[in-house]
Amino acid sequence: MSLRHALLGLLSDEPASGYELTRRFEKALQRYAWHAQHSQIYPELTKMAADSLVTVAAEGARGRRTYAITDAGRAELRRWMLDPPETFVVRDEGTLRLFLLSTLDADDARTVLVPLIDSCEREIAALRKGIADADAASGGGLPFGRLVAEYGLRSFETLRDWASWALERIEHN
Amino acid sequence: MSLRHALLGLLSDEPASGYELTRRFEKALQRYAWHAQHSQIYPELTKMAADSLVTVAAEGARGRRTYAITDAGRAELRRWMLDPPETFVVRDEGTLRLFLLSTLDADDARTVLVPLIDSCEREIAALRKGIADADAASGGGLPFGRLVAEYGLRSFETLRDWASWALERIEHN
DNA sequence: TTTCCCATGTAATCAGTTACATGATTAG
DNA sequence: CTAATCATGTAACTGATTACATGGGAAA
Repeated sequence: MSLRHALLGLLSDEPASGYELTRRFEKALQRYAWHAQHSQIYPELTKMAADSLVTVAAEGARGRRTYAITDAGRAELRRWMLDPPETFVVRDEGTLRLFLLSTLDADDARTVLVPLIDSCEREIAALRKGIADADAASGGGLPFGRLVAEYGLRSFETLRDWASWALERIEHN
Repeated sequence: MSLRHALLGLLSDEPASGYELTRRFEKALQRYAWHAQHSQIYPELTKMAADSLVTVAAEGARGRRTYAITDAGRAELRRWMLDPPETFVVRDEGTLRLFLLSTLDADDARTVLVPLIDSCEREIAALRKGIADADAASGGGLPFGRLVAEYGLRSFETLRDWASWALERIEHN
């Protein structure tokens, strides 16, 4: 039930509506950590409110409901962070595709790897820029998202380097 | 429907029974790429046989059925590899937990990061050993699994380094 | 002879996706 | 006035988990 913990995590920063949480999912978690759509987020928030992990802090225009995390919600989030399940479930189509590279011949593998390296370069450039801007704005503090950006940057650099290495190994075989 | 492609990928190496595919999932894909259990694998193989992506190559003792990939199965796998969907779905509890580190205070973050760094070290050592053994056995060839092992090694090194960096940033804030 | 591993399956439930459905507000 | 975005939801379906269920073969 990680959707629940992802939502608690986002709400622990600040209260938000289902709509905002959907946006933040897209921006912050979707790419690396967890994927969810509004059609799953709205009902889950309702359930979490029933379980007293969140409360409706405000109701605004157009039926907008702002949810805030409760103490019980914070406790549950902390519990999950400190006492994690021993097996983490992973489902990652991109990584699966990399793992199945060995089913392709050299030509096809090149067709996969070359664009992959390019897209890594673009991601890396974008993340570097985002990090530089954030560091300048915060003056050396550690804002929410800085750890994540660094993780993304390093992961993409690693992926790019691995893909280059794999390309070379494949060419010379 | 990535389970299907994961199974095609494993079968493109060699024919296998549902039981063997379950083992191979655990060994090769579970940790990084895709998770599936026997209760999902068996019905999926039946469906794939109905769709002519695999065939029952042999029936053995205890109701054992060995599945082999068909030409249609290979074509479908290749199609998926070369023409991927533009958005890859990711669901990764471990990464989610890292992303939510910023919800913890410095003490709690340390409690998460220190064991994480340790477990990375253990993984790295095990992967290095596996790679060295495989390289010695294959004499410089590129056996199935070598790319994957390298990817795992580099990913864990990156995770370890990031976690160390994060620990330092957190301590000094 | 009993314990462990091999081997396959189904049923009930839960999680997640896709498609449908509605309507208010804001900016141009 | 009209297009884009804000904003929330439900229904039908598919994917995935958990628990149940069964039994053969091998080794100790």
